[in-house]
Amino acid sequence: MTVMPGRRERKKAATRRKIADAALGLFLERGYDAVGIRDVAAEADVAVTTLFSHFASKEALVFEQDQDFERRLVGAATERGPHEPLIPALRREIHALVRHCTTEEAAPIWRMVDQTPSLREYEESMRMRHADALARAIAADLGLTQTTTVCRAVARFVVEAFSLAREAADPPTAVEEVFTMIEAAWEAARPCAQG
Amino acid sequence: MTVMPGRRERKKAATRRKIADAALGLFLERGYDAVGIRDVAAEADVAVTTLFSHFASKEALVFEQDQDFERRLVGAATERGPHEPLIPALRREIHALVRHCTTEEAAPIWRMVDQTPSLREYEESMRMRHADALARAIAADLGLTQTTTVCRAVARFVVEAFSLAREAADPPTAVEEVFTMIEAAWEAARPCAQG
DNA sequence: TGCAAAACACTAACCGTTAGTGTTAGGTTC
DNA sequence: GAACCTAACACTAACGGTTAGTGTTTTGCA
Repeated sequence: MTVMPGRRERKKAATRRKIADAALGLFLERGYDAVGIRDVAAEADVAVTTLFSHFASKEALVFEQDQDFERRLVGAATERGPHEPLIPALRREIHALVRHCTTEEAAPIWRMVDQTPSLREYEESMRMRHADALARAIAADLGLTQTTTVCRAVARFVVEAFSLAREAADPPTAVEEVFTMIEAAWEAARPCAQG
Repeated sequence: MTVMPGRRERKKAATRRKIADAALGLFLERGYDAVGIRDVAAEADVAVTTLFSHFASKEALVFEQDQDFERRLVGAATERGPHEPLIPALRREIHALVRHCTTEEAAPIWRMVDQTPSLREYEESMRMRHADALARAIAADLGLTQTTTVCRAVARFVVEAFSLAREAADPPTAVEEVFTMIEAAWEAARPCAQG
């Protein structure tokens, strides 16, 4: 069974992007709450059920581009240089991620997220999922087969660093401040990190 | 304008409790997702609109008893002994809160929360609100008029401690582990906590 | 007793989401 | 190329949480 790199996959991806683009356009133009799922489907010239076969929820339409957040975070932990310590590697990645979402093009989206309770909730939930994945990566990095409380805690602190920095007046400085705390927390906990 | 301690307030509180009790009973009996709002309203012998005038959402029905979480957390920070440091006071309160929700009577509710995505999301959102309130309390304790990144960070770490401990196999030990980290983080950040 | 406000009830709907049921198009096999 | 299978898509109808609109009762107070 090969990977089917054919026209079908391209068409599917095109439909998905068409929906996401239509959604983002309408959301930014009229506001998230003022746009209904049926509006988005109509704008993308697609049935409502088709929309929901590509996106699990209305909120997911907004975070379509941020699917790689978790991948990048986990990658920063697992694929770092052989002698680079964990926390600085994560700090570097968080810096990059925060920079990325304060870009000219991404900023309006995040402004919308911050103003929409339902989107905030969704993003908080995503962060917890990302933290879980990061915790597993950190545990594996320590040679553990399961996560410990310390792994889970440091992972959560790291994703909170992203969240706090994103909302701060001076994001890079905020990343530095929070990572100073995380570094200290990690050093204090390393003795019992192994379980 | 006095505080209207009359019959009206008592009746309102009684209706509220009647609804919450009916909801909790049905949720624990049949499962959260298997019970509809209309079922709850019927069981409480109340109109659906009345239910929603007492509770903002279906999820809020479950967390009715935990309205004092934030109050207790903020209280631990603001009303502690004159010479007791901040972090130990918070640690003591988190211990108490975790103990409280692992009680025989509260445990089934939290089991239901953990198994229901919509309730998990709601609780995460509550935690963020509680963290904001705690951050303001901590800032005020430091003589600041606004919260800083460090205040917000330590507040989030504290509410995460609750969350992590609640899910841990050995909650009290988990509280200790996470607070060891928080203590170190706080010490490292104290120099720049003032802004 | 009369009045204003609050609590409550009822209907009907809105909106996100899903089930059920086809229909079409793409890829696979012979 | 014909037969066939699957995935993508469309359509209708509904479910369940939530709210608007409207009216009725209850309560506190003058």
